[in-house]
Amino acid sequence: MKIVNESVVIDGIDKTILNFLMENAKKSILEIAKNIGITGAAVHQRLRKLEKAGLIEGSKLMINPRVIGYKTMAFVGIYLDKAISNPQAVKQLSEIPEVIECHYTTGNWSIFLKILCRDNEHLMHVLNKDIQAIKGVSRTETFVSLDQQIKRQIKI
Amino acid sequence: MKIVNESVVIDGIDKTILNFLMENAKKSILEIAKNIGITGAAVHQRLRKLEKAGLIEGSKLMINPRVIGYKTMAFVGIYLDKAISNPQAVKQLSEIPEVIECHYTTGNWSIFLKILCRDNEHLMHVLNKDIQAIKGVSRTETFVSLDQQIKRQIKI
DNA sequence: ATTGAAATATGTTCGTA
DNA sequence: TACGAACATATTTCAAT
Repeated sequence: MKIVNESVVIDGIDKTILNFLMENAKKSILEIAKNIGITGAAVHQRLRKLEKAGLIEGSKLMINPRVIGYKTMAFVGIYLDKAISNPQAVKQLSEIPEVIECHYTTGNWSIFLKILCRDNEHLMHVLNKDIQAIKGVSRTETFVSLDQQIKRQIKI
Repeated sequence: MKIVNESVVIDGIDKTILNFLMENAKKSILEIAKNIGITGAAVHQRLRKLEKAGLIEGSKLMINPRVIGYKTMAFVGIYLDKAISNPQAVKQLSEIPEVIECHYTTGNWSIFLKILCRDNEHLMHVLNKDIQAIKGVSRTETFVSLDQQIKRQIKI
């Protein structure tokens, strides 16, 4: 079975390669190759094709933020004044290191954030000092993630 | 300056190494070593220490879901019946591949999801068929991410 | 697209400082 | 911790099919 999208053709072998590497980017090409039953050179060539197609965005070392003291994850919905341009606010939000995701969303909020703080006190500071300081931010609504039970990429 | 947390001591060199690899997990140890001004063996040794400390969770190949046709990201707040156990619902949510994050949150919602779908039709199906089918889910509130402007890990 | 083999680059270990 | 050298693996290229 093949999936065709935006001129990218992915077959089952490509999927297997990607799923292995999405789980562990350091898994060796040779190991993957052995598992599939083709040579390392073939896996390598397929990876180059997939990279060229823009399917692969890169690879990231994942760290556990808790171990360096970041224990409070929160989501923040932001009400933005109509007069204020969205890009302007986003530019300032990107300068707050605690902001790890920023979305332009449908619904009541204009902007929706995921932020990561050390503790509740730190969270309060980011909300009241850093985010409220941004021009156009009229009000925010915050909820804290007490526990994250699922964290994964889409299975391809 | 040193940060001490949970018996993990991280100095500036460790931070530099980690920040490089968080950006690109495939960056070679030697390149990082050259940049810092120490040998590859020293970088290697520090990485082993950090791994042992549980700071490193692994490395993941990041793919662009849009290229394989996943273009609609949405957030879903779920109201759960008091009678229903949270873990039971989470177990069933984990069987829906479109659910890429699941949080137990403060506020009105019991559970908060990030889901990734191909399009609005697919999203509707996941909401009405898959999520509503879960026992204890009384109501959901959904908002769609029209554009994600920030996506990063915490800078350490 | 795939192979096998060669060439290059990288990761890993270890004795020493 | 860090070094350098030796060793072990992995990646990358390429001509041939």
